[in-house]
Amino acid sequence: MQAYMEGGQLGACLPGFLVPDHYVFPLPLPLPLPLQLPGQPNKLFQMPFDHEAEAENHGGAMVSSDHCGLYPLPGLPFGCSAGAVATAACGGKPDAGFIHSTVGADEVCTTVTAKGCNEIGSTIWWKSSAAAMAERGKMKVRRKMREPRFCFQTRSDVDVLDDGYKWRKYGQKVVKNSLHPRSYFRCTHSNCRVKKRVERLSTDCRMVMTTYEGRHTHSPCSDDASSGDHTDCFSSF
DNA sequence: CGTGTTTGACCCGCGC
DNA sequence: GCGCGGGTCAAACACG
Repeated sequence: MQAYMEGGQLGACLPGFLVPDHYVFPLPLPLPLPLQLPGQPNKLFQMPFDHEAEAENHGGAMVSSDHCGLYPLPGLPFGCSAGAVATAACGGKPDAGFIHSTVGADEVCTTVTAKGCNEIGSTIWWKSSAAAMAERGKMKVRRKMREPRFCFQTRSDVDVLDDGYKWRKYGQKVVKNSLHPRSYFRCTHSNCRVKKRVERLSTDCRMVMTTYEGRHTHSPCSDDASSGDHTDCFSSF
């Protein structure tokens, strides 16, 4: 069974978020399956988890029917939203199969597909998101702060996929019940606290799960802080 | 020499 | 209170 198929140019459709062509976006539930990108029938899309209030209102889970919130992708600089991305990816038709819903915040879990468009797969568990610590003394507030998160799975031979940003690895940890270590990265841009975690699924070593936390304060096409013009990359928004 | 990676130690939250 | 596990730090090391 071909669970994941490559194809399409989603990355090219997401200015500011350079998604490789083979990226696969998991899907939050409960939502009608399959969720597909127009012209890219094998890519699934997952919204980031952001709203605490939403999680509280819905018992920490999933989708709000009365919110059509479009979440800003943490992997994107300020001002860029998933809706905008969806719109861009859909060629200006944001309703064409995209999720326009609110997903529960962290402290909860979300279920994503891991085995194909019509099959519900693994569950990703979320703990409180951690604020970046400027100094060790701020450990106590580590789990107080919340950052938007966004994750997806992709089938890749390499662990670290080029998303247009520059990352510095600051840790690696062997996690329980996982055959593969988890790597921790931090955006090297000054004053940018975005982090990402990368780990391979124990159930399928070909699959790489990447989790972004936080929002970039800069554009992916200008790693140096001296370049303050963000409009070049996002003029389409 | 500057930058990035590795890796053991440490800290904290959480479950029991 | 204690132990476990995840997340982070920071010194040592590698590399261009």
